[in-house]
Amino acid sequence: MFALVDGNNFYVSCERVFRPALLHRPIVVLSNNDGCAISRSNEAKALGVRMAEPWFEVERRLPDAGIVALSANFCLYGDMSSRMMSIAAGLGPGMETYSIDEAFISLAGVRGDLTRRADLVRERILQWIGVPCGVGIAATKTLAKLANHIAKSAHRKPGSYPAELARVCNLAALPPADLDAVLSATDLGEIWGIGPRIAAQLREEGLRTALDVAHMDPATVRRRWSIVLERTVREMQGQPCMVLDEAPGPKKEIACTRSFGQTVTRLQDLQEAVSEFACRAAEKLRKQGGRAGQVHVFIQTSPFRRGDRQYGQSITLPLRRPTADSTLLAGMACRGLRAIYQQGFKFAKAGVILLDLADADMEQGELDLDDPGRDRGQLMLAADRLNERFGRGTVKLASAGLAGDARNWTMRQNLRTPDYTTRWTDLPIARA
DNA sequence: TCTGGGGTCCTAGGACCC
DNA sequence: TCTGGGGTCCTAGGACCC
Repeated sequence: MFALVDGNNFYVSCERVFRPALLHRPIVVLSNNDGCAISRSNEAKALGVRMAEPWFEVERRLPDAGIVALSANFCLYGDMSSRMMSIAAGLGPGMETYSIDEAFISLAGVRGDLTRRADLVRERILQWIGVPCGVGIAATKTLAKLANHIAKSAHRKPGSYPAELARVCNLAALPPADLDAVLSATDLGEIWGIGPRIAAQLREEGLRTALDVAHMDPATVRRRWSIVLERTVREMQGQPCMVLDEAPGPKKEIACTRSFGQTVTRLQDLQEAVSEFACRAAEKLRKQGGRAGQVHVFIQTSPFRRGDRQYGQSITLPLRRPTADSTLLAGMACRGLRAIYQQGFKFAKAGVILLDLADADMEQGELDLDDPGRDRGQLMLAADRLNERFGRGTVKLASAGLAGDARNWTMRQNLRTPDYTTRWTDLPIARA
């Protein structure tokens, strides 16, 4: 048995904790560069703001709706997330943190009324953290996901499902006939693992609801689609195919990619950006105690600027030996950049992806005949500690551009709230 | 003017091996 | 006329997730 705990409109809810005046108002949180809406309050959803809708289009479409937009503050959301997870963990013996706002919890061996227990945890998260959650409970992870969707819909859109399923939906507690009724009231596109493409193919076959998918024959699904969809179908039938992954292994690739605040044309600007992205990726790599064997770098123009000449190119470079050294990784990334750069284009985005990751203590010994640059492990450690203590960017490579220089490629974030919970100077102050 | 970022898994097909 | 069989590894691309 699994539970899925999921924060409602998570980023928006985090912002509201520290600015209660935003309650009951249409709010959106924007992606990097203040580009698209990535979290919407119920009021914003009701106004028709779509997921990932560009903010400038929302402003044009609904100029008088009084929608408040905020730049994403991932420091705040990450900290709020870990607080929420620490309470959610009390629901059962094991937990898998699935995303910043979701956790699967094993209910194996938990006795008593699971629905009530889940409701108490939900209330505690609301009271202690201030974030509203929904909980789904079912025999498999896929069904628990769907139960969570139903819990939220029943709460947000009264009449869509029986009212007693609001906030906490325990599919395992429903009589079979009621379960079928709920599944047949749910579109198949809501099922975890069925994206737009597969959904369209299934509709082509005349299927419509989650119940239709649950009635498919696994062998046929495997033959005509894939083992992935077969697992989804079996999970919909109550047969667990996915286990709780309590301790996910180290990442297999680590990326840092960004759109620019404005387009750039010069190699110098791209070099600063690529150098910085490589360093950021390298920091993440050192955090998980790894080394990278290859560096992938890409640059591209904006496909949205239809009038511009388009160009996109990428390259993957192998390292002579795996490393987590920012200077070596940034150097390699910049070498790749010089190989793919073309003059005369307005570049909108670039990125660095570290590949072929291995554990740092797995090292191939070799004779050091042509020293290609020593791994500055101690220097990296010192830099990481300084940046941790005094803030990101305290120590960095000069090739990423010095403060005070142009750095015209950095992203826009004009609507950002303070780091209320992770920075002393941003601590909210209560006045009597 | 203005359009996000970071991942995972699976599969088909090519290269290569004996 | 007729040209084997069995296997591994790697990669690019597609699909999905939040």
